[in-house]
Amino acid sequence: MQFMTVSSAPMQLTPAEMNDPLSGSLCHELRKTSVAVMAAMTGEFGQWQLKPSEASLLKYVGANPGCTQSEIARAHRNNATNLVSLIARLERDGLLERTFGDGRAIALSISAKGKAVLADVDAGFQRLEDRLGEHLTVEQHHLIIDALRIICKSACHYDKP
Amino acid sequence: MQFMTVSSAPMQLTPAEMNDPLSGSLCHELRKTSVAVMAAMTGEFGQWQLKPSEASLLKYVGANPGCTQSEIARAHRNNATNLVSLIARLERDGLLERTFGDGRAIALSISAKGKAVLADVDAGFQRLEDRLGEHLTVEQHHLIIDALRIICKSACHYDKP
DNA sequence: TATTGTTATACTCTATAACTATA
DNA sequence: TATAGTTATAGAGTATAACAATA
Repeated sequence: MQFMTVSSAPMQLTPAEMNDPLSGSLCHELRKTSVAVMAAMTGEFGQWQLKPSEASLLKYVGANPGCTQSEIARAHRNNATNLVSLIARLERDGLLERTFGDGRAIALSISAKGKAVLADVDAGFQRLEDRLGEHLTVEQHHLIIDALRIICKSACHYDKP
Repeated sequence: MQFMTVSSAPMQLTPAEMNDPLSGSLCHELRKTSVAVMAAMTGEFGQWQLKPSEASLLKYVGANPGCTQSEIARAHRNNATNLVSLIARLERDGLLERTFGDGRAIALSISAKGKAVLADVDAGFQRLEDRLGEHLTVEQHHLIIDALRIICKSACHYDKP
């Protein structure tokens, strides 16, 4: 399809000359950094065929043997719905075990194979944290964690004071 | 389907007793905060039927009249592919105008209606930033922006030193 | 009735491959 | 050949509604 052209050629801006009106804003810098960090996580845990969410869940269950799906959802402020396929995938690969107990509650725990993978995943998390904080001072590191929690709280209470 | 139950009832953990092994880590706190902030953005701009990405694009074009899609993609480090539907949506709603110039380049600019909406969106961004940084000191605010940029750089160079 | 787990579904953001049109 | 824009498609994360099983 042929577009109609007009006589007045628009001014072309090269990226170097462009204004970034959101540069320096909390929402934009946070988003940009988070996306970059998620990509780094994907690369780091990809060597064990694990997605960021799967590696996180494995670490979480490892630290909380016997926990249930709904407990994770509440503590992690995650949607219980989305844990179903996540847990199923890790169980299918033999990393997680489900023990059926009272009622409908299902206790989650790490299998022997899962323990071995978790050791690698732990090392991966450590490597990731080290690399991400590589050029931060100790003061900056502490400050940003505190600041992130404060911002997160403000964002969660947005329009609900 | 009936699940088989076992005799040994698993230990049940209440959320308060659960360990969060990722608490305090850069990757997890960043992700959590970013998700919360995106939800706040969705709420803020929803009153004008704009998604976060649409509000951002509107602000971006407003600050760079005459820019093209590929320039935005390069400067914003975004995928040019995903700008297509975004731009189309804003054009369909009469907020953005496309001026066809030399070659295939299409200059983007804000329409009169877009200008009016942008004024609201600007106020929304300001409100968002004020609320998010409400409980931060000025020093914390500056420090976190700097730290986020440092972390973003480290994450982008992950495994590519 | 309240809670736990489940299925189906949908939306947002991001990404890759393959294509057309133009210089 | 290189660049601008487009289409189709896919995947990851998040979310709601509706449901069955259990206490």
